[in-house]
Amino acid sequence: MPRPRDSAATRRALLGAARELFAAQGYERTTVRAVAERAGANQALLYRYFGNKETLFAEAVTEQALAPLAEGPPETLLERLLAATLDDSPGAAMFFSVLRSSGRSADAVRTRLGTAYSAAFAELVDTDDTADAAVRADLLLAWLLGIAQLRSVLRTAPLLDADDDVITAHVLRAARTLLRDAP
Amino acid sequence: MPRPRDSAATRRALLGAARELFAAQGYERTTVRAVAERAGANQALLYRYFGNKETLFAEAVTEQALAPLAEGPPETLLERLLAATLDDSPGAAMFFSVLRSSGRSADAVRTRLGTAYSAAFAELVDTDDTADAAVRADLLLAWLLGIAQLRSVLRTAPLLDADDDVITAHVLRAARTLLRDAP
DNA sequence: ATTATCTATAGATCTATAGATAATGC
DNA sequence: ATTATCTATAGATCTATAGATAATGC
Repeated sequence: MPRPRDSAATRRALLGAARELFAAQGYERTTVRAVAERAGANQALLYRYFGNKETLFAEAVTEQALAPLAEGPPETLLERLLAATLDDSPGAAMFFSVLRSSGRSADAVRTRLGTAYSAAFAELVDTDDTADAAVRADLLLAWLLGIAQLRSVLRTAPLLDADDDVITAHVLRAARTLLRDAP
Repeated sequence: MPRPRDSAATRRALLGAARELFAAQGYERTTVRAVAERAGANQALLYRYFGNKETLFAEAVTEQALAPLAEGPPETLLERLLAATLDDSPGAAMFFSVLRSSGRSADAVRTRLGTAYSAAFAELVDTDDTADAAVRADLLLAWLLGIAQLRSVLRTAPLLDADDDVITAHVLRAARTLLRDAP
């Protein structure tokens, strides 16, 4: 039995399925076939609506990956992003998926996201040296990326079993040292 | 003109080529075809000597990825691993490649490496609570992983342009806070 | 008539194997 | 005779496209 004729709904379904799979597996391990199947749509429709896999990736991912930035003031960005990382919420998963993924079109998305998050973290650094602030901001970003990745990859790690509050407390404590100007 | 008949040399060449490619690209993006080509060996020989891609991965990677652990006392492990990460030396690249890679056989290698490094870092933590020490050790590991990955992926990032000493100083300062028992 | 959906398949990979060829060692 | 190397290809993907089918809207 064919899918009901509703191009908008089909498009949304494809984007939704793409988001789930790209977030969970990254760009390369996700196949267009799997996306279409998960969306309950024909594979050819994916190409009709998005042209190719990279465009689908960019459209599916960009908005949601930028969401954590807009959901609160920069001062709480670290806490929010850490919390999102620890409970595997879509925004954070999306964001780290982009950072992990490769490919020409993913590059554009990645650069855009990296720049936006770097700039937001750089505001939190307690220094007048903007180059140094950028370094520390990226170190913080790297930490969150590493935490997300280690959790998703080393399934039996302490990072998965530990209480989120414990992890959060440790990271925030060390992050304060990183952001605060050296004595 | 055929390759000289030297099975030991061919095996070594395949392992060497595999190390370079797995370190640079990870497990999945590295093809056996590319490994054989880089080694100047016939693709079929790779299967004769290693049976399959996953076994090649395990043999190529394990020893070198464990090397940084044995090259000095635990107290200097962080400095050494960080230095190796920043100058893209093979040991560190190997190690992070394993952490990124997936696949059934990579799992075994990954678990082994993760356990070994976690344990080494846990010794550095200033606490009697072993579960908490494990969490902090893994947070440190995650940080190094994130730094390595962000550098390899966000090509224009401050993390690449910055002076290694600056990065090292920031990380060590924050890491001391992480390892030291909370006040 | 337009357009959403579907069938079928091209063409380019990738891992892996069967079996031929040719160099070495007894 | 053994064994290292090579040729050739099977079989399973994957992305992407051409063009048929069928439902909607005028």
